[in-house]
Amino acid sequence: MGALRILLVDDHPVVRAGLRAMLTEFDDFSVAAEAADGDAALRELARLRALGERVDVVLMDLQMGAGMDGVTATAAIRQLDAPPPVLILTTYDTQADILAAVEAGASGYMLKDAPPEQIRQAVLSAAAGRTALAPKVAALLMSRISSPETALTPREVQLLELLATGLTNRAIARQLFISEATVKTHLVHIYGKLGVDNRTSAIALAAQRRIIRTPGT
Amino acid sequence: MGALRILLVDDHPVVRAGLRAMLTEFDDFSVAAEAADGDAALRELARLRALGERVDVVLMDLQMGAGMDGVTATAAIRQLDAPPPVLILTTYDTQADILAAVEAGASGYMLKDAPPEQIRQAVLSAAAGRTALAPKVAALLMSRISSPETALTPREVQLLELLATGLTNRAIARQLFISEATVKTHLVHIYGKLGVDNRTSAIALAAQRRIIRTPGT
DNA sequence: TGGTCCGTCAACCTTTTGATTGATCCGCCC
DNA sequence: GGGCGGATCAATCAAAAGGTTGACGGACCA
Repeated sequence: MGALRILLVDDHPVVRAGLRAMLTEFDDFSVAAEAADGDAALRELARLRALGERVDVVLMDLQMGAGMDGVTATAAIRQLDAPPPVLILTTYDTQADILAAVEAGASGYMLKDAPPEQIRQAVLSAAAGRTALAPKVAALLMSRISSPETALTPREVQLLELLATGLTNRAIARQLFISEATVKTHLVHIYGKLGVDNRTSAIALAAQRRIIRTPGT
Repeated sequence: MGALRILLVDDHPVVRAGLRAMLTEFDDFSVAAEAADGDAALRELARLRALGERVDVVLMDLQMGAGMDGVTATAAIRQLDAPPPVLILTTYDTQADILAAVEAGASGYMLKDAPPEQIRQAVLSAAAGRTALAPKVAALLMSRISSPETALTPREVQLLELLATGLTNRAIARQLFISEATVKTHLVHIYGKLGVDNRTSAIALAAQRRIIRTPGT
């Protein structure tokens, strides 16, 4: 088979250039196209398909300055017919990011501080239909299944994230299209699992344990 | 003069590869060395100098996963004899980051989402002894000096830090040996200065602006 | 098919927080 | 020595958050 065709999605030109250089150093990869955000990625994918060009793997960042974020884009790509595997390549290894990506249908999760060889291997794995997880990420997922009683559910993590942005219960309820009562119920569960009794402590602890990413970091 | 000799400092191999590719695309730059953190940068600089090799500009990231951070490294470099200009190239444009970098002696501050041409120009400016600021950064510095009234007092920052650990007003009062009423008064002032109306938003914003350091990082 | 977990919602009550107003004391600067 | 800003405290009221109990439907699994 020929070189694997990659779609690069990252809002930083520097990072795209780096990935391009890193992947095309050998002959087993070629960059089919680049995109600066999720919308552009979907457009590029449609364009390439219209031209009959193959895309074997999408390399996707999660944080995009503007436009559609990586999780939304990943979910959208997975809705397509015969979708290419999406390999997440991002800076953060928090539960919230990882869970959201996996839930959206990502077939791998790598960190940007990984050595080039590891990234290349991950791309190969993804293209072959296997999953590719950074060691840190794998460890985190393992620890979750081994101690499910203290683990937060995806929904709870999602609430925690909104909590950390400073929203009130009512605002969270509106944002998630649920009632304020439900928000309170979730919070009580979260407090119980984290061993705290108010929202600020919950955020502090969640940031410490890398469950959520605090704004700005 | 020959090609400008650059020292790249960034903890992400991907980003280093990108900068290398982006800068050496034309013949006016060459990469003298790379380093993954501040300590390594200082070592590389010493090594190059011992070899009699020139370094015209240091391209420095601020956030390093491990090792010496960019601000500390910048300050250390500026302590050397005839130090090379240090151009900061980072992801975040928060007040605290920028002020710290400028204070440490950086001669420029660019953002990673800048187009390649802008980054190349900034490196040229830095090498020529001029300062190079991203438009966003320049605007922020201007707004900062024009509105000093929004600055928090040391006492208020102290409260904010306790707030971020999840303490209640009563607990903060006990910790600081003041009454709960006083705590509330301080909080009202803090909310007013930050433009928020509850404690979680205050923490979120303070973390964003790097006024306080969030636990765990 | 029965159990368990998750996510949803409601009612009720207590505690905490936020908003407002007003006050005293102290150090600093012109 | 008068003005100013920072830090302290108080009282009151309204709003938000937290605690408790109970309930229902769906998904998943043994």
